[in-house]
Amino acid sequence: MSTTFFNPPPPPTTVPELHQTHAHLIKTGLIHHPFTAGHLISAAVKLSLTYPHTIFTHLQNPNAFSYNTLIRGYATSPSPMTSLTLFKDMLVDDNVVPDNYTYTFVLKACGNVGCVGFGEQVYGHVVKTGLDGDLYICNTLVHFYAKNGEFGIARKVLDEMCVKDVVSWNAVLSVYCEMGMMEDARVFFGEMGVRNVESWNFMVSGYVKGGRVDEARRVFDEMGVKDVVSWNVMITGYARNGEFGEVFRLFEDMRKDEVVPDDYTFVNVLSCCASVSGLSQGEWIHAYIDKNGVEVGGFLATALVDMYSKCGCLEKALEVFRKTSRKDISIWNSMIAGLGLHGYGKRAIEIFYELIDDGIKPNEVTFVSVLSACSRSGLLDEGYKMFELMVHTYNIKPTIEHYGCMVDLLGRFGLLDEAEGLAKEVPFKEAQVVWESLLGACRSHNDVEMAERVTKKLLELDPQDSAGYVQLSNVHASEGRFNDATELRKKMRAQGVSKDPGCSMIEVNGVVHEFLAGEGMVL
DNA sequence: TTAGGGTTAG
Repeated sequence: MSTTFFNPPPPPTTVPELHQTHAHLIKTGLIHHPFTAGHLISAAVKLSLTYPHTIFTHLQNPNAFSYNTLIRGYATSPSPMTSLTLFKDMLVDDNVVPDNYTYTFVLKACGNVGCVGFGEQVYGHVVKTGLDGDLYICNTLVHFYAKNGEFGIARKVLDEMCVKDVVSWNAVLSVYCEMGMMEDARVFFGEMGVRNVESWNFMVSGYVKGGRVDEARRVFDEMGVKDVVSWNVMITGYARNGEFGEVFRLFEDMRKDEVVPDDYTFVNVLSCCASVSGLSQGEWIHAYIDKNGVEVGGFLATALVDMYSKCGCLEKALEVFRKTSRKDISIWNSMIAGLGLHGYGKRAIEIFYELIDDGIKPNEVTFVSVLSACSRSGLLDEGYKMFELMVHTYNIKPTIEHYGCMVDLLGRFGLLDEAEGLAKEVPFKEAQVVWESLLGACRSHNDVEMAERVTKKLLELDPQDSAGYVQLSNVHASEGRFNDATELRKKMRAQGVSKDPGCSMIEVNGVVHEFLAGEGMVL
């Protein structure tokens, strides 16, 4: 005897699939079935919020599940207030009654709205409904108070809970760590009744966020069980700190520990390879990814393109770029930047137009990459055109980086007056880089008068700025005014201004060595 | 269902 089961179709996971399913449900009238509609909304919130909200508003009798799903969706969105509006609608809707799920999601929304009063009102309803003993609701309430800085109340609620689990404790710990309150976190961590790997991860992550890598490492080393996130957090800490050797060592240890690296791990380590020109490490990771059938897309594809570009393998970068089917804006930006970096300005511009043809909207970073490509390749007209396009077609307000590229480009062509005009437009106090770039151009074109003017401007912006002194003394030196140059260097020393040493890195037999100007091998 | 940590492009 055989039994036939009805297998419902898998839920839509892409927008076109969603539209198709929606259309099908309208055609068959199933959309009026609250259960079916609820599941459609549930699938839709994973893709967008406006679309399921529209479906919801057209429902004649939305059930609690549909309300809950939408409330949950908005709770963690940029507009958590909408969750509260939906909750109010739910209260006046005679056909539904808020349940334990509803309160969990609404309280979560309250935590994100940032108004303690709302949460307290909602909790009033919880008490009236008799749901105040629900573990999930209480856990969310604890998190709600902590998130709003009410640690005392959070702790009181926590202590008074008859039944609590590790989530209850983590609800407070996670906030201490997130907010960088590591002393409180440490004390609380010691008092915790139960801990799990996440508790430890919160601690490590809190220290990493505060730049306290050594303390993070101490906690990390004390951990009994480490998961992939533990390793990733620690790796991120070292990467942010520029301790790339430690990143590679940890990556190695992680594999010895038989923890399977994921996309986050690869992206982090690849990004370090890019920083230190560690091509062989990068290639090894790429091979590992291929061998293990890891899907290359999103951040990972971008990281690969970036690594190959920065290690000088443009062909490989292009290969990864071309092979990536769904390209987001980052991978385009990375490719454009890579081509620009190696002086292929024209190719960078071609890729830029390809991006436009693909219907993708360039962003701020795209224009930094493309303008920098123009600047490096000396493409003056194209640079002007791109700047115009950015401001007038794409309505992107130029940032300091965009101005920097333009001033650099104009400076290369000796169009110093135009460059100075643009530098003056820079509305930021951080305009320093732009003036530094202009000063470099003054030096190349031996415009002493402007160099002096620009130096003055630079020193107004930052009296400790070394670039101004160095460049001006170089201008004096190139003009043969060695006495002026020496005087300036003396003045610089007297004021305690130091010049960062030049630095370069090279990979030899898979080991990266770093050199500082005027010194021996460091790493 | 609740806490949920970790990533790219300039």
